[in-house]
Amino acid sequence: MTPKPIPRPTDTELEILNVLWLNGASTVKQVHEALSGGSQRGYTTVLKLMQIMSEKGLLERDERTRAHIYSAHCDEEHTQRQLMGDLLDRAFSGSASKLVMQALASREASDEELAEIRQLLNELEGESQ
Amino acid sequence: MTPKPIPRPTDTELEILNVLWLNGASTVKQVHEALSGGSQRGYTTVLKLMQIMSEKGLLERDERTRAHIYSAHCDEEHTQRQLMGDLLDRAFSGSASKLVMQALASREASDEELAEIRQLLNELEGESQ
DNA sequence: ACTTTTCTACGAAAATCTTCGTATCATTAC
DNA sequence: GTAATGATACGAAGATTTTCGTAGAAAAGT
Repeated sequence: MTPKPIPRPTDTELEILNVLWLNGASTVKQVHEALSGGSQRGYTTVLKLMQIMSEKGLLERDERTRAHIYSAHCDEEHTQRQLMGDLLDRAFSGSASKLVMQALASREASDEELAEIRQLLNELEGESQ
Repeated sequence: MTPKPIPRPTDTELEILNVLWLNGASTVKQVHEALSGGSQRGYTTVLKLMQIMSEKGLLERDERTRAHIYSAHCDEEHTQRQLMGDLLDRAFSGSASKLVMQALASREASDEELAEIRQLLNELEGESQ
């Protein structure tokens, strides 16, 4: 009855998802080439990873063409929220503010970014009533 | 020559670290009991995990007593920053603001938390000059 | 047609993580 | 001193992730 709980992607899987989010639906070959900066995984390694990711529900596969075309099943923001929420629970006891503190402390955000965040805070505070 | 790069803790290892941060230095027995809410791992499983974590440099071990006493090698905030930075790079292309957005969007922060974050923003903006 | 190229499928090995049973050693209780 | 208890050490199995070699099917080139 449970349809399928899509698992949290592993580090390697996330690399592949990043390519697909950036470049859109792609063949294994395209992903392998896009990845080839540094990673240096064999072609069939990437193929196998993407096949398994399909089985897990992380990717979707269009088999109508000879070179199958893969795309991410979840969009980037959804996955970001999933990973965030996970980390939040596992390492921050669910406290978003602690997490935000560490994020801002560990990386110097640009003034632009700070302004963006401030903007978001205003919106949130507005609607919290 | 490279002394030892402490690896990112796995999910299970993080559970153990959380206990040690919360309760302070502890024996395996204490950790096992603290964990026993729900996790239901055998005693020797926890023992083995903690032994391996020591080898990895995640824990420190005081063997002077019969029941060895373990403590986290890194403090909680350091580890939080490590995990944050990692996620930032792997899933957010290093953009702290995007991450903060998702954090605030995916969990409703209380007004108190929002105020805390606003406070931090003010401090950061002040010192950025 | 047939040879070469370009794919997928499959299986299996290596690496890591998680689990636990058994052995063993030290301490305490009798 | 011997037995019972409480701890660590060790080894090994299971699960998952990552890797890739080989085989075979489909397409393209000649």
